[in-house]
Amino acid sequence: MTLHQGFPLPAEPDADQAAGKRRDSRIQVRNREKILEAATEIFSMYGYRGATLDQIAEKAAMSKPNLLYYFSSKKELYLAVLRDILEIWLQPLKELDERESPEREISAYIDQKIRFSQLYPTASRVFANEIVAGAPVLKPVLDSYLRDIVKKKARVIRKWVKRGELADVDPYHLIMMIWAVTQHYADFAVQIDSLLGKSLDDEKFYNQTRKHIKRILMRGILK
Amino acid sequence: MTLHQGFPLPAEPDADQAAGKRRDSRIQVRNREKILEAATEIFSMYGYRGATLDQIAEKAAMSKPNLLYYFSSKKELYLAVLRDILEIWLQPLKELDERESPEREISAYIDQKIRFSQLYPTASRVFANEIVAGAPVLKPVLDSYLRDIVKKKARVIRKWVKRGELADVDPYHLIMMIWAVTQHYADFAVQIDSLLGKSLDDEKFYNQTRKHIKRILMRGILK
DNA sequence: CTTTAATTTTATCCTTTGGTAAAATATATC
DNA sequence: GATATATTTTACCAAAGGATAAAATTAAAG
Repeated sequence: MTLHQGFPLPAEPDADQAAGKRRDSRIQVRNREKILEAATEIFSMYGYRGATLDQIAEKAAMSKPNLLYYFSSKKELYLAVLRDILEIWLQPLKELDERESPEREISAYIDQKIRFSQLYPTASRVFANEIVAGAPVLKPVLDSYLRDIVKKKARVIRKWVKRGELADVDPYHLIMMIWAVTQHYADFAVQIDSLLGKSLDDEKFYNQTRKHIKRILMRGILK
Repeated sequence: MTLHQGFPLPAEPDADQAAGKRRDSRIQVRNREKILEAATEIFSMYGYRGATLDQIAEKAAMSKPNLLYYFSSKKELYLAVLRDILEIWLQPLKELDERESPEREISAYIDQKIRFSQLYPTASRVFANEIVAGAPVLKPVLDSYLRDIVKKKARVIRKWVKRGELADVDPYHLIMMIWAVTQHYADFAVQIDSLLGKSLDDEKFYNQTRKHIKRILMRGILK
């Protein structure tokens, strides 16, 4: 019921293959992918508990038992989905480099985050759902892995501030502000569509959004 | 299953009473309130589909049939919860007044939004859940009511820009930026707690957050 | 071609879940 | 305090949902 549990991250690099198991037939790869995609979509709409295997199976165009042949439980499937998302979600932050100028680095970071919102809006929503729900699964990851990365990057930002290249901003708030704004465009896409009739799929709107976010934020934090 | 449907807003002002129905005994009021509170919490964690009446009933310390005596279906209960939330959610925006300075008005708006995040974090999460899920219930409201208000207020902001009191910002993006940042602190509270060990309940952190958001945003948009 | 292993389908199970019926209890009214 | 009304409890039900077993089918290897 609670779904808590250790969460293996980063994804173990093919422990199976080493153990001599036959793996990754053409059909295996294709179907797992199909399922993950369908699952991402359904989980993004209904969350872990609200999603049903029937829905996911239907979207993946296969029977439920067949789906369970590839992922032996709903929980396992959910974990696989989250694992994929986390990987791409965390990547950009790691790249903040103190040796470069904050202008360039933060600008690039915002670019990457909003690009993620454009490319993987449903993934972003699964993540949002998980966090809004109280991170029943990801809590351990947030408390360890994410915490460490953010702490490290907060130090980088603080260094920029000390060097006088950045206004006196709190690094944590700055990072969260960037997350909030960029993810908003994926997570609240319906709302945006209602108000503007636009989405990040529209390249023009995408660029306008990107520039706007950057203009306000950069103006707000640069000296 | 789909739950779509007309959404009566603003809440009809006691149509029942007019119709001569006995209403609002002491116990009626108390129990409805207890249920709404419990439901808000459960819906905030699991979304509409993931929430169960058993959980809600348990949290409200009553039996499921007893709960159903007050709200005749899960859907009706969910609608009641959303109705309450919408009311407080929409209020602040309506107050933006073009006759005042943008500095004062936007600052006040941010204050109100973050105050809402502090006072009603679970309500904020129910709302977030609904929107992330694609707004199956609120879509009509977004498309009509919210759309109109925002359009009106965008005009106000545009006026400020024309008067030269505000940098050349897109009103819509500005509004969404404010939403994103302020709501983030309620919706992603677990994440923030993981990273900082703090929440808006902590008055000190609350004020620090408030000031920080305002400093960056106001610097970003004022001339 | 066989034979073996991988994949898919069919049938089924048990639990959970939203909801109802009706009896029992409590509350209010006269 | 008796009667009517409101509230709560107990006992259920049908459908949905996660999961398993085993048979049937398809693909791969020799």
